[in-house]
Amino acid sequence: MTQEKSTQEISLAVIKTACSNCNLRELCLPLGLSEVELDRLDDLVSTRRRVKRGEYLYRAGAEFDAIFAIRSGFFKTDVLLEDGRDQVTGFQMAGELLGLDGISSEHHTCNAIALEDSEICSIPFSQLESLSREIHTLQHHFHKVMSREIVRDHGVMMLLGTMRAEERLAAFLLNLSQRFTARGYSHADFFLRMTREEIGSYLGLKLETVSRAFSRFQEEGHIAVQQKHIRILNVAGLKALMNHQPI
Amino acid sequence: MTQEKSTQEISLAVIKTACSNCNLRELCLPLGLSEVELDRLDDLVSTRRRVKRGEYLYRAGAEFDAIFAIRSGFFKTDVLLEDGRDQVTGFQMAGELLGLDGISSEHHTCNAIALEDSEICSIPFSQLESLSREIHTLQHHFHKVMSREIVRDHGVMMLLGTMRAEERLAAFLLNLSQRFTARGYSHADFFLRMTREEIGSYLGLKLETVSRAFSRFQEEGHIAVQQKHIRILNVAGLKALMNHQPI
DNA sequence: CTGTGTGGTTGACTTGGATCAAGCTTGCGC
DNA sequence: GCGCAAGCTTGATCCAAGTCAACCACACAG
Repeated sequence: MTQEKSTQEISLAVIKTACSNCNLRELCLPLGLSEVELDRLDDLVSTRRRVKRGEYLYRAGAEFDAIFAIRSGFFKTDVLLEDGRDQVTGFQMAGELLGLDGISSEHHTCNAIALEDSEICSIPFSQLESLSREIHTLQHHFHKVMSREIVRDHGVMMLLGTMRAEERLAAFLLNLSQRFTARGYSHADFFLRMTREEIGSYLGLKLETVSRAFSRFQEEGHIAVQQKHIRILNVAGLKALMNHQPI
Repeated sequence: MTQEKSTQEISLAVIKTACSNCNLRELCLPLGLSEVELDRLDDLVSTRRRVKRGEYLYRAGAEFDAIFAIRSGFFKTDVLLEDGRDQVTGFQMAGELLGLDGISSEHHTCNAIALEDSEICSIPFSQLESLSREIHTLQHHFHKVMSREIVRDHGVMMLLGTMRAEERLAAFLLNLSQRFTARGYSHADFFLRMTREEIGSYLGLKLETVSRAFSRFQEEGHIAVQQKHIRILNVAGLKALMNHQPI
């Protein structure tokens, strides 16, 4: 990489990182905004940052002043209990927001860690509130995003409270698949960014159980697994597995 | 009850049900608002409704157009899976909001059922958004409430994913106790509004397991149980139980 | 190309909580 | 006051997932 760039190159770079030119805008905060409104949001989303694999985007306890939109890459969030136990509360991919949990107490309540080299947009929260007082569409969409997070969490509670191991993993794979599809990737062929242990933590299972369930799915022809490479061979089969039998 | 009331009585009743005169205003949506702002919120929160024990406040799938504040009483929310399994996702008491999950899809995603005769305030959502575009404090507080719901859900995920049965129940009792305290009730002597089965559903356990855990807590002198009547004898003991050992 | 470390798989066994079953308590309608 | 239903408790047994342990598959540093 060169240190110097022509003005042309710089302006191109700026354009490329603005919401208005981001190909995730229909998944992310800008959904439904007009040209003019988008420009105003662009002013706000000025800070961008690279987060390398394994680095923290923020830590539990850190002061909250901005939410983050993932431009590219993959994150996990986890909470820590006083006694040392921890749990992954979610995996986030491009176009999704991070940090909503921090609004309530003005401090982050979980850690956000990059699972691959990632790029994020930082959105100062007080400015977002101020802009959403002016732009109804932005306000409403932001409320929808927060509400969607609550609904998602209820889904996870459901999974943890009522599903057995294989059902949990099937639900997890189908969810990932569906989110990859929404981003234009293959629904049936992808690489996991997280370890078996992280999947287990998220699903309330031990890594051995996750591994065994993967093997079982493979034996039964639902998927092909090779380490982190997953191919879904039988979506219907996984769906059937997912709501098979009550606990 | 008489059918007719004097003007005096009616106006008194109206005053009594306004946010400005509600003794829950410091727990509920009006937190931090000025007199003038409170009056504007009062205009909005005009519809009130009684919900008898066992009745639905709303059902999953129903159109969403308002959120609800509990004025008195006790609710549970539950989600239903296609295959018939269901799970209680939360218990709500006076001063807490219901229906936030409905914003995302404009339809409720869970059922809200009264566990005792209750009274709720209905807050038309589009009007709330419109008012919070004018009143910064209201906007910010509403965001905090939504965020708090997300944090709470993460706590439940933690509980379901990493805690064993007795830890879950201890955490549940301490949480109830703390919420009763915030409402001016005894932290150590209260009646459960829900059955063992509902507690179990919420905690991802079977009712027998809940019952056994109660008995064990009693044997060990942490609490005294008599059906739904709970007395906490040893808060520290319960806390110790809560973060005892990893799964 | 070789050693080392991290992550994944598989097997043997153990166990916490589910399941099944019986009996008890409380409250309500008649 | 009696009968019945809903909810709670307790015991015996079972099983899904956890634990412990050995081994395999890469990736990467030297």
